Amino acid sequence: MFKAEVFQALAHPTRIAIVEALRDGEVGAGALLSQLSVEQANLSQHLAVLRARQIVVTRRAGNQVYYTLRDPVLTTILELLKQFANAHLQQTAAMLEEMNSDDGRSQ
Amino acid sequence: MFKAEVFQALAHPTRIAIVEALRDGEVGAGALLSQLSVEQANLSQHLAVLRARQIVVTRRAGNQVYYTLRDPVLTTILELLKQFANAHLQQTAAMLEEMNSDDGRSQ
DNA sequence: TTCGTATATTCGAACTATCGAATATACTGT
DNA sequence: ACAGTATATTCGATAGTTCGAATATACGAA
Repeated sequence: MFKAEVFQALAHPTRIAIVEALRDGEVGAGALLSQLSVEQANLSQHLAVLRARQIVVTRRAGNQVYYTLRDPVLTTILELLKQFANAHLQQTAAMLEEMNSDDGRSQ
Repeated sequence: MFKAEVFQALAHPTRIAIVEALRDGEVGAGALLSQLSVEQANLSQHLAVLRARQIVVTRRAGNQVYYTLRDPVLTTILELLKQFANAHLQQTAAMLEEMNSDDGRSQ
């Protein structure tokens, strides 16, 4: 299924970091390499996954390769996910607080 | 990383189908079982993944268990993904057309 | 308590993903 | 053509996912 493949493509911290790095436009592979502490080969493998699923698009300029998000909706999706994450954290925090509070003692 | 875990949780056709089935509210496990052609054990395993990542929440009523999406933002995410999928299909169609057209012949 | 139905868990086999090391390819400058 | 830099691919080991079969647990009714 197509949707599952997109999620699959995004289901790795390094690949999410790549997509987030591309939020404001084109970034070169070298620049990605210096900001994401992973091996060069490994970064290239993750980029290959994103290319295969057509999440990103490349442009070669001489020696270098520049990456761009193919569709800005992906940035929106990550934004929403951030919202979800925040809601999740708040809820977890509330739960912990309840567990420690007096109210939680006899329930 | 948290976001990667959420994507991971959604990175399977059956689990996407589950989330889509929950779009309009609570659905029982049995109802899910009858609309998604998978084995009972397998459905239960996928539900366990969604529970572990807190994508869904359960309510037991007697013999049965009802599932709900924990956050409606997930529905929005799937909507956006549908948009992305459509864009993708259109683009692929356009590409194929170009390949077959006269314009594509000498480039 | 025992039976029946609904759901969850455990097990093991097959498959898929991830990593670093080594190597390959693409391009530029000399 | 050769050397150098940038990026991609291949390989093999390890780890994680997915499935169906079997089994376990939870609950209601008798």
